[in-house]
Amino acid sequence: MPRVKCPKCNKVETILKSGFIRQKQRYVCKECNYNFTLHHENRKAKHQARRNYHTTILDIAKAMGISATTVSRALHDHPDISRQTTAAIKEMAVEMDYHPNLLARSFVNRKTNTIGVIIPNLEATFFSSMLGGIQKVASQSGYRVIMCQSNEDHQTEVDNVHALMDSRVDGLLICHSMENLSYDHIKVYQDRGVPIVHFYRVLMESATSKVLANNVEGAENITQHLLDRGCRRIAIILGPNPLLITKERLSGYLNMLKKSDIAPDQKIICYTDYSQLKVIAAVDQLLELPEPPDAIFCISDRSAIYVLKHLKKRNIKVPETIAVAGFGNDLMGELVEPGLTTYDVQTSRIGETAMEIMLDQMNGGVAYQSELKTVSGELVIRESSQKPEY
Amino acid sequence: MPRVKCPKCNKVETILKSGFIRQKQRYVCKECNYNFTLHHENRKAKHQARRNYHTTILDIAKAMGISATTVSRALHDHPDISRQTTAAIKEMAVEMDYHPNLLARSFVNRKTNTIGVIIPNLEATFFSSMLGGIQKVASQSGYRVIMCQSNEDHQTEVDNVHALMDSRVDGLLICHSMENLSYDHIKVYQDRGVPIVHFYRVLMESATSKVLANNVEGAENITQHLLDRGCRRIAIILGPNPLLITKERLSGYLNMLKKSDIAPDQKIICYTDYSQLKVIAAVDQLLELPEPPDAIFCISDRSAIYVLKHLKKRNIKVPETIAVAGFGNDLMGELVEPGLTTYDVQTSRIGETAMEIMLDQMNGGVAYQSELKTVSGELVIRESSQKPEY
DNA sequence: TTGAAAGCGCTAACAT
DNA sequence: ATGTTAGCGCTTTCAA
Repeated sequence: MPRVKCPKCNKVETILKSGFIRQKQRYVCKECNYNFTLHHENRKAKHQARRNYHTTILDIAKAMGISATTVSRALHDHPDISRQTTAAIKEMAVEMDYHPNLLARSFVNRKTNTIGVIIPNLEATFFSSMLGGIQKVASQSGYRVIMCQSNEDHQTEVDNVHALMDSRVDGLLICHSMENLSYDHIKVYQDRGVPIVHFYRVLMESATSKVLANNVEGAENITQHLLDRGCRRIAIILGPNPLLITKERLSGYLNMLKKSDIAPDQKIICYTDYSQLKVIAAVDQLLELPEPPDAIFCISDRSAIYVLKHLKKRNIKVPETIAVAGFGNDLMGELVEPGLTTYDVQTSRIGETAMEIMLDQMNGGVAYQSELKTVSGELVIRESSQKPEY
Repeated sequence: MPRVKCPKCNKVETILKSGFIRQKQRYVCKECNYNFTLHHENRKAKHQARRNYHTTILDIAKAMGISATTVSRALHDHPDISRQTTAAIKEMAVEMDYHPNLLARSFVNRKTNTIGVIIPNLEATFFSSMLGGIQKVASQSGYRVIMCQSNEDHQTEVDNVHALMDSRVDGLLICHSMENLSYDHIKVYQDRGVPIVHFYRVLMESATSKVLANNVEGAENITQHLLDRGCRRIAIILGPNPLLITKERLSGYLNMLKKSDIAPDQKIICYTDYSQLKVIAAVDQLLELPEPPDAIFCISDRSAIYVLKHLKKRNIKVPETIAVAGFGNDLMGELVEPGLTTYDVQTSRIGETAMEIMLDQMNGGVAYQSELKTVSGELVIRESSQKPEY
């Protein structure tokens, strides 16, 4: 049971209750004949005086005439502390509006319960949606999320990594900037044992865990769907050449062509930087071909929408003359006319999965050190690829 | 100048350099005849042994035979420390790969350089874009951002506020959940002097700084634009009744009607919950009116797009029969057919402004305590409201 | 110009 | 079941 200590002579056994004053228990020390109320009464005065004052466990301890250790343990439901003491302490904590100083706690525990996330930006819906997924799982498991944007800039990304590490995040989730040059900045920390998970954009060389959209399967699904619809000459509009995403989606496309015994034609395999200008140029080039394509598969919804608009402008019917498909299942694809066939990559799920692996890694240790997980999505068929007459 | 101390007799003046071994300066103490290299050589061994070891200022101090205080001061460019010492210490810091423990620093300084942000979710582009703006300004000024989603749930929001405050964020940026019940959870901290800035969704009763889209002006612009286009019977599709945003946009609408001597008609002022179902129902009701509207102004782009789709389905020509306008300038409005006339609220700018006010408040103190700032956007005119024949 | 020492709030050995 | 003590890494008087 919590005991009250005399503020004057520091004795415990000598205290008697001496009635109430302003709804507060008043005590008297029979030894030194000192009248007083509980310490946190005094504290309240201080509180008024000093701005920004926070109750500490020591305040509680003093107020109850017990030690800080006991308070700390009680608040953590340590089995050593008796039920009554624990209850009394918790009650007092509420009464005194105690909030733990998480900073101090993190400092001594060497654990911040915070994970750092680096993403290229927050304007693109798929990034923010992945972040949303991460945040959701994180908060469910009691982790806070510190977030940085690299703005697709490598140096910013490097700086962010260091900043997050200096803040002692418990783990790092990172989606590389496009112009990623190396992963040295990450390797240092990885070697130190900081859990790191890559997502969406990934360097295969790194020995970290990785979460990817199922790019190959997605591209296969789209391609097969177009083939099923009767398309034989399917153009593909890709992103920048060296990117993993470009490679994977291209390989999915090639897989399905091969399966249908269609020889790939370099003339209808176009690399772009995703910009509207380059995409439209690619389309124009395709249309000028002696054998123009009967379908265009863009590996990004955004590009696909540029294509749709451009084809409409050139009075080419979609899907009758040329079918169009995208990749990603951006919200826009639903609203555009015709609705865009695409592959739903489940961005939010990617974020959730990344955070789940992070949790595994933080708990399970080395076991899951270098997992590669792909999140499968599903085909979303809309008007841009449907040929109603079949 | 940094001096080297003998690890054995702790003297400084007795040390002589004694050549190099493995590229490291070797010393000898002429008093005790003790040969040694710099302490961080030993440290390296420790480093290998103990996982997760970080160099501290004390390590640097020991390695150089000076005190931690001096190291600390040098790293902060304290004028008391001589140029040479400072330079030498900084060099050593780099060599030993010193990174300050921000946790410890925050702990003693009672300043985390971190601000907390609470937003309803990350799926809606305008929220993530505001977060982007916040993050941008924050990182420019050396602040980190901890982010939480309330999922439009009041209790989650309350929990988030406490969690962030327990982490001792230096300030709080909050966009309330829709079903906001009170702001007691915030007032406590505000009274303690924590800088708090509300943005986008705001409670006017709170005495905090606020950043808002210029809802009145935006609605005025849209309404006036529709009037200019010759519309006389402009319906408005609103959000939930009690929301500030609803009220403000409605009042902008009413202002302009009044200015044109058009009496508002309750029958064409519709409240919805923004859901597709309710919005479509509202449209149907409008169309059944003896005098159907010649324009529909939706105070959200999302709703406007539902309207566009529905009108198309019902074979009503936009803008010829009914003009349509939205609010917000969501990306989708550009891609939809016809392109949606709307008001660009500059979400990113709202976030930036909120963070700027936060910075002011953290620096300037009470001066800016309860500022209300509105971020003006601009009219974006697209096909959904253009009557080409005029 | 530099150092010694105390302390921030909390936790965890190690007593008792 | 509870208390004592030391220490986490850093900053900051105060002293020299």
